Amino acid sequence: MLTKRERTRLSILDTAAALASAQGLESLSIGGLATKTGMSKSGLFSHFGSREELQLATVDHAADIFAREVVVPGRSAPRGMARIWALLDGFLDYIERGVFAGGCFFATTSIEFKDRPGPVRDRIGEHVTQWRSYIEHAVEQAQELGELDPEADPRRIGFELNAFVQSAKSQHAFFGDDRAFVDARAAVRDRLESLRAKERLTV
Amino acid sequence: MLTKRERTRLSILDTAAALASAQGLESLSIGGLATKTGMSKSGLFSHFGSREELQLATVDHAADIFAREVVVPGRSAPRGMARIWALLDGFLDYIERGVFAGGCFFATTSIEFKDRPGPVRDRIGEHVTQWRSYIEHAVEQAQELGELDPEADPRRIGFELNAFVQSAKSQHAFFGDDRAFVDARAAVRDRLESLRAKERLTV
DNA sequence: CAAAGAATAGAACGAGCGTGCTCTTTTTGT
DNA sequence: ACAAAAAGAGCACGCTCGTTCTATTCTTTG
Repeated sequence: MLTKRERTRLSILDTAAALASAQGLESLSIGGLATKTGMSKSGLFSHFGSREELQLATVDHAADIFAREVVVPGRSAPRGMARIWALLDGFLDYIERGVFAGGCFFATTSIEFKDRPGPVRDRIGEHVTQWRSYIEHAVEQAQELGELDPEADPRRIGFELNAFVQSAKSQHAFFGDDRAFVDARAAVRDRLESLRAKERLTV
Repeated sequence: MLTKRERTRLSILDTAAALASAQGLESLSIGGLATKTGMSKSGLFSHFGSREELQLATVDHAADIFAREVVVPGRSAPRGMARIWALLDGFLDYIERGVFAGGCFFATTSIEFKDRPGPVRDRIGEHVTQWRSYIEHAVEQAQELGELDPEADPRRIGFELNAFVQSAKSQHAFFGDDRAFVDARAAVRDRLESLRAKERLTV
């Protein structure tokens, strides 16, 4: 069983991640978070020791949630086309389910910290890079299995597919527009089909 | 000729837009902006009357710059495929040229204000919507001219094309990765080609 | 060139921020 | 059940923020 400290800490981080996904990590004030969780400023503060440590812990906590909600389910799908689709569809699903109050934690924070050098920025970058590499790797596997055009550049395919889902996320976050999900799924499906068809012709 | 007030105001807004494109509109502090422009807090403040007015003026000023740098040149290209390309290529060009210090003003601020209701959010939304509608309209014109598959949904094509350039911008902003521009231009060109070819087959 | 008016500086305010400190309450191990 | 230890509350600090007020310095115009 977790100690009280750990339980409290996790509950704080849940609130922090939800709040930061909406308003950004810089808007995370110790006082505001304390009010939201029903604690005193100093009581909450003692869990982290500094504001920056709180931000880092929040980033890592959000990454855990993202892994649990998107990456793990996606990777349990069979290799190849199925897994590519599972990752991207799973991503859109996680946005639609509203796992984070403000849409996508890493969308908000990666833009927020793009020009703020430091450990927080670095940590965010690691997680974003990892996501991109998951997609790229899934594309490579599909090529190895002969399901996807071997001539295609995995990085570029990854770029395009990720662009669709990220763009849907942005559009939904700002305008609340659900058609973005329809557009994104259709765009991903069409793009994958075009890459599969090409291979069939050459076989 | 412009009055001194207007000249000073414009110079402040240039600095403000550059700063906000990097750090966001909420990080625009009166004091910081005063230091950056070599003015006193109160002297600068008197140009706007409130922080929110400063933010609104900054948004509009950034929109003026965007129009001058991207929209006007793009619209001067001949209708049809050429104009679609001019708009998207011009957008990428404007990011590459570093017109705004922090990449793209509206990318930063639209995410920042997605969950902050109020006049600033509304103003940002207007400009973003306008950009999307320019692209969509250019696609429709290409269809009318018979250059682009009339079966295609202009909104979805607009979504896809915009997704490519926006994604390149994000990737460049955070990672400084110039390959994103290569990927994005290739993705846009391929997508436009695929829509042109389809039409040729049916003619 | 002087008077009128616009533009800016300087100081001060109340509020909220991150962060230490000390004291009290709650949890834990025996 | 009780002592030891952990967790949290309450308060105070120096700082920066947006904003206001008053005084001073520039521009413009007759």
